[in-house]
Amino acid sequence: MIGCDPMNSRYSRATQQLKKHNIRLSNRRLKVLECLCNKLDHPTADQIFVNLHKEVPSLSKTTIYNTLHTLVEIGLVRTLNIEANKTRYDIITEDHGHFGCQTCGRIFNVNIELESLAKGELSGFNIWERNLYFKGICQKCLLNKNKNREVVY
Amino acid sequence: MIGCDPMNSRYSRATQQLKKHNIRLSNRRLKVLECLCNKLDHPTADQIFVNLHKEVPSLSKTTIYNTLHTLVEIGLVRTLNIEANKTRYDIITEDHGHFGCQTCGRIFNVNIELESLAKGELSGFNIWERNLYFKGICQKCLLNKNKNREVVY
DNA sequence: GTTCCTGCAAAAGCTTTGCAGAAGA
DNA sequence: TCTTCTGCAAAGCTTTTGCAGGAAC
Repeated sequence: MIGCDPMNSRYSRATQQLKKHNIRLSNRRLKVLECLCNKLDHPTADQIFVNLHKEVPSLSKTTIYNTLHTLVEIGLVRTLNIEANKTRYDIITEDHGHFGCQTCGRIFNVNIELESLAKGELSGFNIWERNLYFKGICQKCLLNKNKNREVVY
Repeated sequence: MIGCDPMNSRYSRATQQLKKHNIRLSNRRLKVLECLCNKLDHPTADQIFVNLHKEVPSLSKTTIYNTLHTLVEIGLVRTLNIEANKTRYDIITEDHGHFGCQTCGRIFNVNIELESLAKGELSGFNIWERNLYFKGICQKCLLNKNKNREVVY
């Protein structure tokens, strides 16, 4: 299943890729990578900043943006535009979709194969990237809502 | 096929919806609606502004944003987040996907039924919105590129 | 020494907000 | 008259840029 890959495997594969591209494994880059692999799910640049700020107070947003751009450039990370005017970053580059809960804000991975979709209509087109996302309310939030309703009303 | 609906039908249905919601059919609102129905395909707020500026120079971006928000709120228009930090608006609210050409910038409609996707994995979730988009290079741009290559090299 | 990395400050985009005047019912 | 609409100016937020100092090789 998507997302169950242990952090170390993804993390170490990523560092290998960085080396291969002659990109230095600086401490700050590795911290950002760590965030993406382990601590945070589909974080925004700001979430990474907040998350790392306690540990590395001098880490700047510029460096986070620089690192993210580098990672995207070499294909280690992909961007998600589920929300308007806010870019999220996903370390899982394998084909999959997303569900964004409009109540709790969490982004869920959805196991779905996109490569076969719209093959006919887009024949003759060169497709680089496929994105599928859903918006709504996740199961947990729906249950909570119903629970609250029972209590309140 | 999606997108072939004559403007007048979509436009008049939209004005009816506005009336039904007690939203005034002001000249400026109708101009924005006209842009969405007829002149522009998946425009950004700025593209609408530029397009209408010659005709209605005093029309402000605030009003364009206000109108777009109103239209989204009553479900007449949906937002597209294909590009980072730029919202596009789509008058076609029926189930379909998009292809964004990274060369010419055009957004194509893709006839695809999304409602049946990921039903199993998202059972128990309340889904409001489905979005599928592709990025790459469209057929025309690919042909142009090849043509240029033949000429230049 | 040369290249790459990093942070600061400033700027750039896009979008929202508050408010006062204008338009419409 | 009362409500809704509109535009301006200002602010907010995310992201980018220029540059100078620092670190790594």
